[in-house]
Amino acid sequence: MNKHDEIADSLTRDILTGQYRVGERLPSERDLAVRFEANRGAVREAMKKLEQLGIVDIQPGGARVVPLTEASLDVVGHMLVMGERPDAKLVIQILEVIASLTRLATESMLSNATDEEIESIRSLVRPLYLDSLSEKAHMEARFSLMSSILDASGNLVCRIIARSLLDQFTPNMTFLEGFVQVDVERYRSYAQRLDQALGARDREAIGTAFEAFSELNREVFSQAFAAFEANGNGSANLEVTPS
Amino acid sequence: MNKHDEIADSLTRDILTGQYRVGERLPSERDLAVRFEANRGAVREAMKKLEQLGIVDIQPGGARVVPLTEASLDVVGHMLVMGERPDAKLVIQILEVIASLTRLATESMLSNATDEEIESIRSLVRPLYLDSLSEKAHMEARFSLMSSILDASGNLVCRIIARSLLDQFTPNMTFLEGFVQVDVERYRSYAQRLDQALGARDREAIGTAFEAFSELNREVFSQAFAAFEANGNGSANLEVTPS
DNA sequence: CTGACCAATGTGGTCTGACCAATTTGGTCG
DNA sequence: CGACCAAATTGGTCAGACCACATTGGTCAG
Repeated sequence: MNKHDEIADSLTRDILTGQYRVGERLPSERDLAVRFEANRGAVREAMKKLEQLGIVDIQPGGARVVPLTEASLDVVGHMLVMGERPDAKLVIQILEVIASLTRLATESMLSNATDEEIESIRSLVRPLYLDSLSEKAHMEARFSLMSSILDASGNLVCRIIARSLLDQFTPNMTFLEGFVQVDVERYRSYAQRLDQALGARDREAIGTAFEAFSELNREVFSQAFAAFEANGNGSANLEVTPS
Repeated sequence: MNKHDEIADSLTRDILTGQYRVGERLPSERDLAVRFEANRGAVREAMKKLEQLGIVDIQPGGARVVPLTEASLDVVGHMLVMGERPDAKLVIQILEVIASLTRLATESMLSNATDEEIESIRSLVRPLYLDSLSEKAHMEARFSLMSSILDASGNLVCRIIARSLLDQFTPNMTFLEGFVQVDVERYRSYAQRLDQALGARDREAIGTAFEAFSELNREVFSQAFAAFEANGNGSANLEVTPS
C-alpha cells in the first residue's frame, strides 16, 4: 500500500472512532505531514480521498469533520473494519438494505423480462432447494442468483448500491465462518416459493418470499454473532455514532 | 471552484460520456497537466478523487477506467448532469430506489418506535391529505416526512443511501418545474392510507401504500418529461452505458 | 509468423521548497 | 463583552527532482 492511502486509511479510522467531533478541525496538512513522516503532497492526496468519501469538508483555514449521515456509501466498509470485528447492528442493517434492493430488482425485472429471461433466473433458484450444496457452494449459488437478478433488473442505481454493499460486506464476514448456521429446510422452502412466484410473475408472492429471506438472514446472523461471542470472543465493540 | 476540482469534474464527464472505454488508459498525469494548464500535483489530487469515486483504477503505468457498476453511489449526481438534462430512465430508477428504501425505513421504524414516535410521524403525514398546500409546500412536507422516517428507522446504511440519492437528485430536477403535475386526489388518498396503516402498525398496508406512491411518482415524472419535450426541449439525451 | 527476452522509455509515487489567497487567532480598544 | 485589525496559520498551486514499476519496441530463435 502506498503512503497516501495509508494516511487516508489512518485518518478515516480516527474520524470514524470519534477522535474528532463533527465540525471539529483536523490537524493542519503540515502537522499531519510531520505526524505521518510524509510530504505534504501525500497528505493532500489522502485528504482528497477523504473529501470524496464524504467524511471531511476541506476549506482554506482547515478541514472539518462532517456528520456521518452525509458520507458516501463507501464509508460502510470502513465502519465494518473499525473495531476488532464488525458491529452486529450494522451488519443486520446492511443485510436489510440488500434484501430490500434485491426485492426491488426482482420486481423491476418482472416488469421487463421475457419468459426466457425469467426461466434463466429460475434455473439459478432451483439448486437452492433441489440440490444438496456445501455451505460454500450454497453461498456462491445465492450470490450468483442475486447478481443475475440485479443485472436483469435494468436499474443501474440499484445495481451500483447493491454491488457496493456486497463488495464492502463480504470480505469482512470471514470472522463468522463456522458460526453461521443456516436452517436448510426453511431456506429450501423459501427458495421454492420464490421459484413458483417467479413462474407465476406474482409480484406479491415475490415480496413475501424476500421478506422471509430477510427475516431468516437476520436470525442467522444474530445467532452467528451470539455464537461467536459465546465462544470467548468478547462482547464490546465500537459502535458508530452517526452525528 | 478550485483547479483540482475543475480537473476532476472535467475528467468525470469525459469518462461518463464514454470518451474512454472500460479498461482503457487515461492520458498520463504529465499530459493531463499540459491539457489543463495545471501543475501535475493538481492533476494527482483530481485523480485521487476519481479513484475514490470509483471510476478509475490508478496503478503505476497508468490509470484505467473501471466499469460503471463498480463506481461509488456519488456517481449518480454526475450522471444526472451529464447531458443537457437528466436521462428520464435514470430519474425513474432513482425514484424507485428511494421509494424502496423509504419503505424499508418505515418498516424498520415500526419495529422499534414507541406510540409517541409513531404519532409524531403521523402528524407529518396529515398535512399531505388534510391541508391545501402549494406545490412547493407540498414538496417540503414530503421531504420532511421522508427525513423523519429515515431518522427514526435506526438504519444508518439506509439513511446514508437515501440522503445521498436525494442530495444528488433534488438540485437537478429544477428543469422540470412547471411540468410536474401531481394528481392531488390520488396523493391524498394514498397519504390517508399510509396514516391509517401507521396507526394500526399494519406492515402490509404500509407496503401497499408505498407501492402506490412509487407508481404515482413514476407516472408523474414520466408525464413531466413528456410535457417538457413536447414543449420543444428536444428528445435526444445522453444515455448511460454501464460497462 | 509467433513468442520470449531485454533495454529504453514512460508512468505513477514521493519528495523539497516556494509563493499566494483565504481563514483563524490573539491583542487592543471602546 | 463585542468589534476591529494585524499577524500568523492554513489550504491551493506551482517548479523541479528522483526512484520504483509498467509499457513499448526491437531483436532473435523456433
